[in-house]
Amino acid sequence: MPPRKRADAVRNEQTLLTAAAEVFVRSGVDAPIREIAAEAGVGMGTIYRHFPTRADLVVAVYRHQVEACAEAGPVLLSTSDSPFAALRAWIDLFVDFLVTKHGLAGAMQSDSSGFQSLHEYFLDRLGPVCESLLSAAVEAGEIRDDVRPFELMRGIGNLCIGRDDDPRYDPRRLISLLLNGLTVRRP
Amino acid sequence: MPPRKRADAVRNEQTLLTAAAEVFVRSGVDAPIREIAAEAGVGMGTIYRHFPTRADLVVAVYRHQVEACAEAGPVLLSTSDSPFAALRAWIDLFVDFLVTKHGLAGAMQSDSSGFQSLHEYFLDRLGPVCESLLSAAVEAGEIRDDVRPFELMRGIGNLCIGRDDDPRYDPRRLISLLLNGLTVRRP
DNA sequence: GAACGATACGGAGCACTGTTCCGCTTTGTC
DNA sequence: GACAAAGCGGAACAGTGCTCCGTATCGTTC
Repeated sequence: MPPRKRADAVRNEQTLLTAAAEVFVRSGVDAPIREIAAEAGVGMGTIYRHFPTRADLVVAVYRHQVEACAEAGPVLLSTSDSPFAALRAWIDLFVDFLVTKHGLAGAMQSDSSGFQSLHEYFLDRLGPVCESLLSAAVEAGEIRDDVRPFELMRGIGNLCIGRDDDPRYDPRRLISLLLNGLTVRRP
Repeated sequence: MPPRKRADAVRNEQTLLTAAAEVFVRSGVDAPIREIAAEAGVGMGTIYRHFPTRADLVVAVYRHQVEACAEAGPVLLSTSDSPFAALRAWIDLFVDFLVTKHGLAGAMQSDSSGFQSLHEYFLDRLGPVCESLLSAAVEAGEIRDDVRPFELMRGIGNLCIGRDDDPRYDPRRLISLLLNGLTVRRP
């Protein structure tokens, strides 16, 4: 078994998580590593040791909220009027999450900087939840059956990019329209 | 009136346009300025003098194609079966343009780097075209009347971000679904 | 509680990029 | 040919990601 972590290492990891959360709301998830290090009062080496890529740090900071979103899926499915209503509600939660964090949506798509693991984490955790909601809605005859969770989630993520730079752009409206487009005609 | 441009300046501008086009297909619109300067065999100062921001350069390089897209609007409107069909066809052209240029869609949204002017140019040139197509389709009772050209174009731009990094993601499919969502029910 | 190996830390340093600035060169004109 | 204006090149500066290694701290063992 792996050796127990040193006390200062555990302490630092907590400090870093707190500091990163603070900096993320202030400067977005693209904030310079140095800024996070300074906020936490540690060196950059420390950050990189605990979180090899920026995505790892982001994932750690937001893990709780992603978890909550994932767990809301089944609950919504059992409490909503219809599977499609549940899907709508769930996606609303998902969008809430994305737009609250400056630049998170953008970071998720980023092919260049090492955000790969962030992408994978979201997919692994939320993909199956989305899948079950989609299936249920298909089963109920509410939506077409050729939409994959991956493309839907990614599309929604894309639509949420850069929400706060122009008041004329409201991603929720477009997402709502996109969901309309998923429904089958003449019920 | 302003004095005539010097011959070498004109020459350089052409050289730069050619070189930039070359580099953009090779390395995307985010390619380092130095790379473009090297390709053109000029100094970086020269680039910045001719094109103060990267967006200016991108705009200049793609101006013809944007123009073509803009001019296609009215033509499609008069030759298609319906305004909505014209809208679909036009958006297809728009998407063609975006996905052919690596990273262009992403660059257009970028709030951080100075792509503001690119954004504005697109909007100024293509917005009215999109508007006329939308209006015609509304007039014909094909789509709802509460969709603004700006949000639609921007949403489509967003959906096109990062097309080529995952074969499972096909922006055209989602865009098609989004357009479905625009249509009015039970005709 | 002293000594010592393992673990973790800090931040200087390197690589890469955008952007500016200014001495030098080329151009067009008289 | 001379001269001012226009244009050019690239060194230099600033901001960022990421690595590396000498140093400090921790936990354990005696």
